[in-house]
Amino acid sequence: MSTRREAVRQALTDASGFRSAQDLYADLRSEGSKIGLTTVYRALQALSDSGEVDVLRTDDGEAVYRACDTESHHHHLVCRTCSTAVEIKGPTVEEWATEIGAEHGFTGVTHTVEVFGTCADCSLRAVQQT
Amino acid sequence: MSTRREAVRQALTDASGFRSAQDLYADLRSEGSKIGLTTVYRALQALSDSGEVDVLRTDDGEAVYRACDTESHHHHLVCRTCSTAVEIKGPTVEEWATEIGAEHGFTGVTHTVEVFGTCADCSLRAVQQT
DNA sequence: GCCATTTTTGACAACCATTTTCGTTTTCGT
DNA sequence: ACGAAAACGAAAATGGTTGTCAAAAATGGC
Ligand SMILES: [Zn+2]
Ligand SMILES: [Zn+2]
Ligand SMILES: [Zn+2]
Ligand SMILES: [Zn+2]
Repeated sequence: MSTRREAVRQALTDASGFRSAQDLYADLRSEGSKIGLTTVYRALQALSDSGEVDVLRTDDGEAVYRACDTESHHHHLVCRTCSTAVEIKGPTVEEWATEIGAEHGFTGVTHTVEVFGTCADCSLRAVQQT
Repeated sequence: MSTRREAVRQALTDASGFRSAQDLYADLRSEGSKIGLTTVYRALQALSDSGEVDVLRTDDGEAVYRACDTESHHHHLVCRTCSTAVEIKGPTVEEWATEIGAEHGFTGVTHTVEVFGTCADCSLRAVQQT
C-alpha cells in the first residue's frame, strides 16, 4: 500500500459519506497534499477493485466512493443532502432478489439496491431555516 | 409529439431492452433515418422527464433507456448479456425500503433497485456453445 | 395557398469526468 | 549504493452528453 493510496483511503474514511474522485482530490489538495488527480483516480480504482471501498453512480453518472466498515455484502441508506450513509444489512432484500431471478429463469443473479432520503440532522436543519 | 420523438420512442419500444442514446442513434440511422444524435438525446430527455421511459446507469456510467409497459413504479430484472428486461412489481421491496428509512429517521425516502442476471435464453445459448 | 411566428432539428463545438501516455521520481531487493 | 520495478503527475486523449446557432419544418392567421 503506497503512501498516496493510503492518503486517499484516509481522506475517504474521514469523509464518512460518498465522495467523488474530484471531491477527494480537492480535499487532499486543500489540506496541503501535492497529490495529482490521476493518482486519486488510480487509488480509487485499486481500492474498489480490492473491495475496500464501495462505488455507486449518481444520477448524472459520476462515480462516488465510500470507505465502509464492512467488506461483506451490504447496501446503503444515503442522505441526499450531506451524502452521509448508513450501512444496511439483512436477509429480506437478498432473498427477495434471489427469488425474483429464479422465478424468471435467470442465472447468476445479482442486484444493486440503494435507499435515499434526508437524514434526521438535515431534515431538522431544513425545518429551522425558515 | 414530433415525428422525430415518436421515431425514438418506437425504436426503443422495438428494442424491448435497455438501450443507450448512441445505440438508438445507430439503430435509427441503420434503418435509413436521417435523425441527428442531438435529437436522439433531446427526445430521450423529454421522454424520461415525462415518465414515458425509464433510465438507469450502467456500471461505466452510461445512461440506458427502456420503454416500459407501465408508467407506475416498478423495478427491472435485466439480462447482462442481451439487456432484455422483465418488469418487477411487488410490495416486498417497497415496504422494506420504507422501513429501513424510517428506522434511521430519514425522511422523503426513495430507492433504486435493479436485479441482474443471465436470462434463460442466453443461459441456454452459453451452454450450447461448447 | 401565403407569409410571419414559433418550434424542431442537426452539424459542430464545448464540457467534464475519466483514462491513457510518457517521462520523472520513488521504492525495493540485493 | 545501484539497477529494476512500481508509483507518480502533468498533459493529452477519450467518450458520453450538453450547449449553440443557423437552417428546416410545423403552425396559425389571413
Ligand atoms: Zn458500503
Ligand atoms: Zn444485497
Ligand atoms: Zn438475455
Ligand atoms: Zn420500488
